[in-house]
Amino acid sequence: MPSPPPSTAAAAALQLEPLLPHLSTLSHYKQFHARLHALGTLHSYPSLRARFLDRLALLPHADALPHALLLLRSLPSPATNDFNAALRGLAASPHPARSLLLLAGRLLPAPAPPRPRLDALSLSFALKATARCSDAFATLQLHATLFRLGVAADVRLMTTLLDSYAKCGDVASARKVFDEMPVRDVATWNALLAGLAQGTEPNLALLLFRRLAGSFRELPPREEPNAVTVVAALSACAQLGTLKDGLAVHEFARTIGAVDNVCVGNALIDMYSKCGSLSRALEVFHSIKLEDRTLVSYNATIQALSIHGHGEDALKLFDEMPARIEPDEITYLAVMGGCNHAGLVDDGRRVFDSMRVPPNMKHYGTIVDLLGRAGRLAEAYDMIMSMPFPADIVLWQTLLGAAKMHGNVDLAELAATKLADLGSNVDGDYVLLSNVYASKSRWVDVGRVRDTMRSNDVKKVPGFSYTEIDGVMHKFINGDKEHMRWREIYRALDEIGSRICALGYEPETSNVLHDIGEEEKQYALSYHSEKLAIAFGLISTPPGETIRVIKNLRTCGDCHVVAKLISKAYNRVIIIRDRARFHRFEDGHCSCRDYW
DNA sequence: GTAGGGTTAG
Repeated sequence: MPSPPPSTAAAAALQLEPLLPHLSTLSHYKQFHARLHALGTLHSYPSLRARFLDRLALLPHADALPHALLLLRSLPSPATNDFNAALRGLAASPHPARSLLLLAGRLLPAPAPPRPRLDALSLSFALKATARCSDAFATLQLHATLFRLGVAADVRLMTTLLDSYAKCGDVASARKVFDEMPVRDVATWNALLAGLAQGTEPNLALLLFRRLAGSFRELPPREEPNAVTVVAALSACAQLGTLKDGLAVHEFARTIGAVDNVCVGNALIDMYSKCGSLSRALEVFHSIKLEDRTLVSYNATIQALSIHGHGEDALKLFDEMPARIEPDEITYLAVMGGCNHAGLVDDGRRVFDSMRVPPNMKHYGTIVDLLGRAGRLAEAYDMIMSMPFPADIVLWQTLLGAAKMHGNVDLAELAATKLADLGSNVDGDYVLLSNVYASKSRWVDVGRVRDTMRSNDVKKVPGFSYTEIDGVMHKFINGDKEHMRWREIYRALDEIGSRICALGYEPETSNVLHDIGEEEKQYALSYHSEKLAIAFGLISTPPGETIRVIKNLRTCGDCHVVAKLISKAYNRVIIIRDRARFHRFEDGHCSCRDYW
């Protein structure tokens, strides 16, 4: 098609440019594209074209990105900016790895047009993609590319690189990039802090935060901690469950005036909830102005109510969500989890049936648990069968747990078979199956399970608990004698045993594999990590003080009974945060009402 | 003009 003379094209570009920020629907974009094309501006005004392409590629519509790619492919010689627009769109799409294909020239038509020169932006977008797909090797390759092309390694690009390494789980490389950077700013610090906090190093993250917060007045302005720093630090506190640290970070947030930031508010809700203070979490939620609350504010608060056993309140808050905020998959998971922990079976089922987003594996997991615990095993099984995708290991473990709870041998065997098919080989599965047989006195089958365990080299998931005394974390593993004061702790457990026996305690040994004698079973139970932690708390804190314990797995039935009795016999409030929720023991009762 | 760091999940 012949292009209009340049003067006309320039006039057209001038006329089109102001429209660009107002395009909203895909149809607008298509019309704009047609006019760019008809007026000859597509080729004579590459900057307008690139800005158009950039916006189109990021438009949240399933056909927008393909259309942008089509346009890119139609260009005889795309410019760096055109290329970057597509890279950015692909990196932010549900298939970020495709931006790496484009980078390699694989998405361009054959014979490929000359690929434009790459710049810092190209690499920045590609690094975003490798971070999103956790591809550590691709990150490393881009790092090499960056040197090979001699792209200026400025603070922004290097921060992106650092962040990408951290998000791919390669914290060592992230630190190395950090150490070698000649100039850093607050985003650099934050990327490292968040990398440590979200990886497996929340303790290191807190150390780093304390260093930053302790010296923040001496830092150059561009390195001063800000709201993002606070959010990352709060996430470390939430993981660790250390209320003391969380309170200190909150105080720091006030110092730097970051508390009005809604993300800080949301992170505070989560931190307080996971550190055991539901009241403080709710206080923060209510302090956020109604119009400032986001979906995350509601999700975090509903989740807080759920893990503290307040299912009714979680449902109420869910119903009260303002119309401007659409619940997402996390909202549904949180509110159904709340129903599950509070035994609100019909409410949970109703929420599930009313979901306005497609349920994922976790939603099915929660609803199967909910139905299974309530003894509605057929319904739970039908739920699994009705799923549009195959059930995973956790889901079959959930069903197995329910089958054990209600003594259903057939369902337990079925779940165990599925688990074996899926390659699960953890001790808990076998213990549950064996206990179903034991509950029906099927000792031959019990023996068979034990033999399978021996021949399969079963993995034991180690249970551990920790408790904080005077600012120091003490960690306990089942039956361990590593602690400096282990003799005192074991002596205390003996004393606890006799005091709670007087209150009618009988060891609940059905949670132990039936391949050992009754006495050994009791022994295996009495030194569960949470019991060691509680005993240590009892002997190292003054009478009446609350004992707080965090456990990596779910609390076992026997420990639950024991914690209730200790709370009565010693007049102590005991709070255990397990994998799924909080248990608050007081005067012989638990906040979960024995349903969890 | 175009880039970096953040909170919710069985």
